[in-house]
Order: sequence, then C-alpha cells, then structure tokens
Amino acid sequence: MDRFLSSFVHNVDAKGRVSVPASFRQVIASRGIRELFAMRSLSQPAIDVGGPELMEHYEKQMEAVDPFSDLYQELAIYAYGDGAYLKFDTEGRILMTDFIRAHTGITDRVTFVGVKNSFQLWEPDNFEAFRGALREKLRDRLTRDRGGSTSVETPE
Amino acid sequence: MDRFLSSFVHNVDAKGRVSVPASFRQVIASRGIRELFAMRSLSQPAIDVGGPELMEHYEKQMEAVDPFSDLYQELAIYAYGDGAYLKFDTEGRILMTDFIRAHTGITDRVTFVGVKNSFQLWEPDNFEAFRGALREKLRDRLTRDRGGSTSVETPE
DNA sequence: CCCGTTCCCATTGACGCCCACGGATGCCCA
DNA sequence: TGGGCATCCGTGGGCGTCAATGGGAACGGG
Repeated sequence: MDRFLSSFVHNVDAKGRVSVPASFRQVIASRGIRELFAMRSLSQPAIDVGGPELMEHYEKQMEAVDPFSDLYQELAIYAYGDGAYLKFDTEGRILMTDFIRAHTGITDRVTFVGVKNSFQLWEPDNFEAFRGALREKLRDRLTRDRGGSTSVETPE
Repeated sequence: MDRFLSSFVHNVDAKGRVSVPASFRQVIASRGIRELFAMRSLSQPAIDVGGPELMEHYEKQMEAVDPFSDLYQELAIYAYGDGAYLKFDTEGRILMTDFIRAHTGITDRVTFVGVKNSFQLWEPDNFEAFRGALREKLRDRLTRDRGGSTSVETPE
C-alpha cells in the first residue's frame, strides 16, 4: 500500500478546499513525504502532485546540461518557478489555487488520479474524456499486437 | 523549504513598493542572506535577485571570457553597472527602481519567480508569454526525441 | 525649504485552525 | 446472519491570525 492507486472524485467547497483521498494521504504518510509539490503537466490539462522527487527528477536532468546555457536556465524556471507547494489543512484538505484552476479547468469538482509515485488533479469531465480516448488507443494497440481476433476486455 | 520556489504576482503601489512574497522572505532569512543583489538577467527581460552566490554565479560565467576583451567589459557593465542592492522596508517590501522598470517593463504589477537559489522579477504578461512558450518548447522536446540523452522526460 | 525615502499605523482579504454534522463503512455481538 | 454501534471520512461553516496593501507622518539630504 505504498503507491497511489485508483481515482476519486471529490467536491470543492466554497473556500476552494478539497479533501485529498484518505488512501492517498496514507501513501503520503507512509512515504514520509512532508512537503507536497505540484507541477503543471506538460502534455495534459492536469496537475502532477507528489513529493520532492517530482522536482528532483528535473534536477537530475539539469545536471547533464551546461549550467550557463539558456536551456539550463529555462529548465530551472520550469522546475522551480512553474510549480507550487501544497499545504494540508488540519483536515487533510488542499486548496484549489488559481494556478491549478487555470491549467486544469477545475471549478467545483476534482478527480484525483493515482499514478504510482504521484497523483494527478483533473477536471472530472476532462479526465473522463481523456480516459475514454486512452482506453481506445490502448485497445487498438493490444488487438493489433496480439493478432487481434477478439477485443480486449478490461475489468471495470 | 530552503529554496525559492513557485511564482507570485504582487501589486506595485503608488510609491513603487512591492511586498516580497512571505515564503521568499522566509528563505532569505533561513539562508542568512543580509544583502540582496539585483541585476539584469543576461538572457531574459527579467531581474535576477539573490544573495552573494548570485554574484558569484555571474562571475563564474564571466570567467570564460577574456578579462581584457571588449565583451568582458560589456558584460561587466551590463550586469554590474545597473545592478543594485535591494533594501527591505519594515514591511518586507522593496522598491521598483527605474532600472528595474526599464529592463522588465514592470509598471503596476510584478511576478516573482522562484529559481532555486535566486528569484526573478518579471512583468506579469511577459512572464506568462515566456512560460507558455517554454512549456511548448519542453513538450516538443519530450515528444520528439524520446529516450535521447538530451531529452526532457516527465516522471512516471 | 522641498522632495524623496523610510517608518508607522489601519484596513481587508486570504488562509489556517477549530468544531460540527451526516453518511457510509466495518466491526461486534446476539 | 442480521441488527446495532463505533468509527472514519468527506463536507461545511465560524473565527482568529497574518500577509498584502494603502495612506499619512516623520526624517534626512540636497
């Protein structure tokens, strides 16, 4: 039970707060994550949330780049300037800031999606559409690769 | 929590004052930074702000240049000539001087961008445009040469 | 003496902490 | 096996605190 799994839809209250799923909080605690870090996903209208590894991932990549190059500077701005800390309140809730809303389209509901070592925040309809498209894509690929006599069934 | 992280937009009042984000002031205090340096970014319409390491960073960068060359002279003038020490008032605010405004285009709002060991001052619209372009650039790089040594990969 | 700069105080709006409620779940015991 | 109970979790609201902001007063240099 140490990885983020499954997805949950939670409500945003009038103050912009959302409860982080209890199971996610458990994972966070068991991993010893103290500070929750959030980054805009590069390819999706979603926010990636996780521990410091999320940022360290980019730091590692920066090590291979000339520290005085423009690319290095740009990576630094992306890794450090384009994210935010998320603070829990005493109830285990986080705030949907403008930074999150603008990138995801979230208003009054949020889908939490577990992605192993981190999780994502989505606007529920967006995620539903994305998930549907993703399934189809994967199904096509699977049927093709397997010679595709029958469709591939996934448990719901 | 000892690095400059995330970005904030603050207002400039009629006297030219802006509140430095509380979290940045906290980093400054925890690092024991006494004097805040400000100088022009070499590659962006932004001001770099930080402690003494910032100046050392510039100096290292300039070491690659012949100290008696015109380029060196020009770099020195560019970076130092218009550089400044920033003083806080009792409220934790700094002044938007003319040289800051001229280089960045800042008028009545400022974006503070954390970049690990220092932070930057941007005119909000400029930064937003820059950030958008940067995201696109990094995303292209990600999808184009996947697995390449210089590629940028997202976690998971 | 005037102007710019720094200090001090007031306001307001956001955020963190506290408590309260209701539904669902799981547990215990008959 | 089924009913009742305790607990946990998601949710909502009230309140105190602090940060961001704005304006006025005092100070100092030119």
